[in-house]
Amino acid sequence: MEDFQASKKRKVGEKIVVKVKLEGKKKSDQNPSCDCWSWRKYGQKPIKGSPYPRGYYKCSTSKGCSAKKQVEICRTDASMLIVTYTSTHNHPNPNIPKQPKTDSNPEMSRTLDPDDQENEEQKPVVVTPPENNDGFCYITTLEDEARLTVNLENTFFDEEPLSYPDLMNFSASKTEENDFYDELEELPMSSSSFKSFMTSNFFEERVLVQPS
DNA sequence: CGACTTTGACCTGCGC
DNA sequence: GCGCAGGTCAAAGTCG
Repeated sequence: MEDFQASKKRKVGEKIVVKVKLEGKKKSDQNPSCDCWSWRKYGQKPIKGSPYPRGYYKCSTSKGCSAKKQVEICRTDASMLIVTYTSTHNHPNPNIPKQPKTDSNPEMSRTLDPDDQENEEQKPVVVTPPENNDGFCYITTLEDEARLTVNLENTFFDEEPLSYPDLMNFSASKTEENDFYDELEELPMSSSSFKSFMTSNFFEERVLVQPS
């Protein structure tokens, strides 16, 4: 298969793989940067075995933030984006506090500053059970997505990575055996489509990939 | 004018 | 050591 452990790929630290389902959007409207962080594209490369390129993004929310992500499209399902997060954010997520929640999810509306992260107990992630025919778990609301983003930031992007058993226990999805990297597709994106996509409905899931 | 995207060149890791 | 392929840099162009 072609995945992160594949031969010529550089070894990196912790990676979080996210599958984003795009609903009712044309491919030209797809945008990978729908995860509450602000990202700036710094490169794009064609990938061996895939007719389509992979985009490389850095976090532009805060200067000095080393968080990065790679974005590509699942070839088996053109409506699925595959987003791979690497490195860590060194600042709070600026968009989480903006979530217009009224109750029941206080952790969603809190400000996620580093001090809070240190004291914050890990919250369980609530996602839809794998009732889809592809066996993946899906997040069905932007609130869930944002919330899971916070949890992921707290959990995976901290200084000390969790052990893999811990990650498996925490993860919303335990279906990483589904090799979604065997089929990849093109990566259409634009700043204009980004804004429209930010307001659109989408499904998302996180799948952990074992660090190299 | 600042932020962002595009894109070719360059760098680096890994397998042979 | 060499070559391939992924990853990053940086200049130029675009957009709001």
